[in-house]
Amino acid sequence: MDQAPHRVTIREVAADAGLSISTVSRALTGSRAVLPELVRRAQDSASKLGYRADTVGRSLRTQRTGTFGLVVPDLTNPFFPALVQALEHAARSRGLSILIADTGNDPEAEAAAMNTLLDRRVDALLISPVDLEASREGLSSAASTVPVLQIDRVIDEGIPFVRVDQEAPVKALVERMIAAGCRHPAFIGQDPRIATSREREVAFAQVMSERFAGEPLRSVTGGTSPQSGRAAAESLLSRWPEIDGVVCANDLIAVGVLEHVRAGPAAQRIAVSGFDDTLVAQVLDLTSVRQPVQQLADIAIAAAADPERSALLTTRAVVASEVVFRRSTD
Amino acid sequence: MDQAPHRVTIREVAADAGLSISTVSRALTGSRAVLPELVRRAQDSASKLGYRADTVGRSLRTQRTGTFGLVVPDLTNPFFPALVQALEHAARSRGLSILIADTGNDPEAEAAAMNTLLDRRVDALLISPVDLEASREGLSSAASTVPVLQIDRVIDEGIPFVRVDQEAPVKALVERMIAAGCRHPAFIGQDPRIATSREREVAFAQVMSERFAGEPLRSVTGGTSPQSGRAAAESLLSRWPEIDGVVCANDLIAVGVLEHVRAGPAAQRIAVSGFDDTLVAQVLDLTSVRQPVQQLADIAIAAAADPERSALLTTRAVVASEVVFRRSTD
DNA sequence: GTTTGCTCGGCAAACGTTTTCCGGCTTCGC
DNA sequence: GCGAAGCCGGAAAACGTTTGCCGAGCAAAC
Repeated sequence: MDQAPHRVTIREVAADAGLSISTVSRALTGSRAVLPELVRRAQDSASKLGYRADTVGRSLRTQRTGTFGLVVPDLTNPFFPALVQALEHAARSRGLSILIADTGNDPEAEAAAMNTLLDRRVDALLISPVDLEASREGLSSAASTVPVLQIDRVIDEGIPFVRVDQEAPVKALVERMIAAGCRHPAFIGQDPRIATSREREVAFAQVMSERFAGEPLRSVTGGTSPQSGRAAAESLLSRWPEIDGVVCANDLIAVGVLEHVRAGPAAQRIAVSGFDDTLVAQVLDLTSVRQPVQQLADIAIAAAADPERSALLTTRAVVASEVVFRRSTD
Repeated sequence: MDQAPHRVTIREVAADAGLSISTVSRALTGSRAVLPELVRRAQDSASKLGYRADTVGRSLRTQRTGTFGLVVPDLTNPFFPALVQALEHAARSRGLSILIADTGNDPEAEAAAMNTLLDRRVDALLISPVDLEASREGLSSAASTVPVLQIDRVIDEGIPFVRVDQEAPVKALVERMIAAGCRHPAFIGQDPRIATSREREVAFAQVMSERFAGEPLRSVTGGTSPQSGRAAAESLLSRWPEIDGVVCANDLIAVGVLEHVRAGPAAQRIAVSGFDDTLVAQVLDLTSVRQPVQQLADIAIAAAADPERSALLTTRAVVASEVVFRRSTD
């Protein structure tokens, strides 16, 4: 109906209140002292006319947009929606907004998305980089323009980050499997160019060399899906039939492994664990590692919201995760 | 390292190219003819200096931000990440960006989020409203300020929308259950204030009255989670033990129902179906309705991206979904 | 009583871009 | 050969806000 609703500007508020634009601005933002009486008049006029400051005009002047760019590799992976949700809530509670980009695991799309976000003059860039190698260049070039914070996946130690410790949970998982009788644990990772998966893989190798020195390292990597998990399980088991435990870098992979295992001979008992503690893990009684998403988000937004950029430029946080033991590792 | 990298402005490009600002602007955007030679000079200088037009300045002048606000009720529900992903890709392929807000199913948070987005001067607002009643006012007030498009959930027929037909799939599900021998189908909905769930509920009642006239209508509503699905199944079955089929408004609910059913006596065969065809549905062999997320997104973005606002202001699209039959309804 | 200093309102500049308007030049038709 | 009509470059205004600066008023200090 209303073709041109016409947003009311600060100019009209000033006119209505009989004040100058500057006084209205100061009265409403509180950026400088204004006589209480005038503040009241400004506020009255503002609410009477339904004035809401235009962020575009403000941004142009202040050179801050109150907006963060958030770049995630794949919303299809349930870990990321949880992260996005936590970040968005934390941001909105401070009046900040989030521009989202899903790169579909493609480094080129990632680079393009970062540029788009930079053009939009985001105050900071929060990113879970796609690829340990291919994302590096784009990341550091962005970092020279705007504060950048790596979330969860860190590929460049020189750039601020908030990450999750991967070593402790992997170790706890292996120990648990050993306690349950496993003697030949194996590992199935995602693409090794994914930072977190690579760290889990390395942690596994580390634990294995401590607890099973001399044993072969039974470890493969593949895609991030039940299908590839299933395929990996098959090839792993045909190569090393003695395997009696599988640590998976991801719940989705673990689902595929479980399918394969539960379809096999009932006598064959193989422990399985995943990562991220997603819905399927709960449904399938799968032991998994719960990521401290809320903590990641709180730290990230607290850093990114810092008016001085100092917090953002120095953040190097590592938070702990928690293993949720279930029937799949009994 | 670089404390103040200093973004290069069009002014500097103009100086470098020995042209006026206006000419550079026109050369780079192509908004008016410029001599080829000068275009080249402008482009050379621009890329030499690494110039990228500042969207904030541009937005202030053009009154368009190239940004959409996207308001979703809950990213924890796997349907929405899929939708967000599809929307974001469609948007980015046209150089447009998305400001996201997750309202956590709270109408007040929703209203607040909409205001924040309006202040950011989004070109359009894409929203899946939380509540059939409580969201109405905020929605129509927003609609008087900016083009609004309801996605998936529609609560106000007077405002443009892109929705999915709910009647056909519900009907197909019931028919399938009947064909499999069911004589007493029941329905479990989400909160009835959720538009889509309500439509599914109504469609179910409709089909039942056609196929089982005189029979009692076995239908309850509850939360959106396996837990509440399980609880609903229990109360439903204790009240009507004859129930032999359950249409659920959502995969999460269906998961709870399945748990309850599969834990019961093996002889008791109860067909179960869900909605959204999420990962768990595939894993648990659950019949489900696959939502045409891609289509929703394409239509929505095509409408929202229309430079004239006409498309956006008239869109009333209904797309069809597809039932994926699996073991749970055999 | 004069000076100093503080408080606070208003003018105007600035943020980076697009676009209207002006005017000089060229081209074309008659 | 002259007028009309394009083409296209540049100056300047405009988008909506914040903020540096000025100066008026007033209190305090000496």
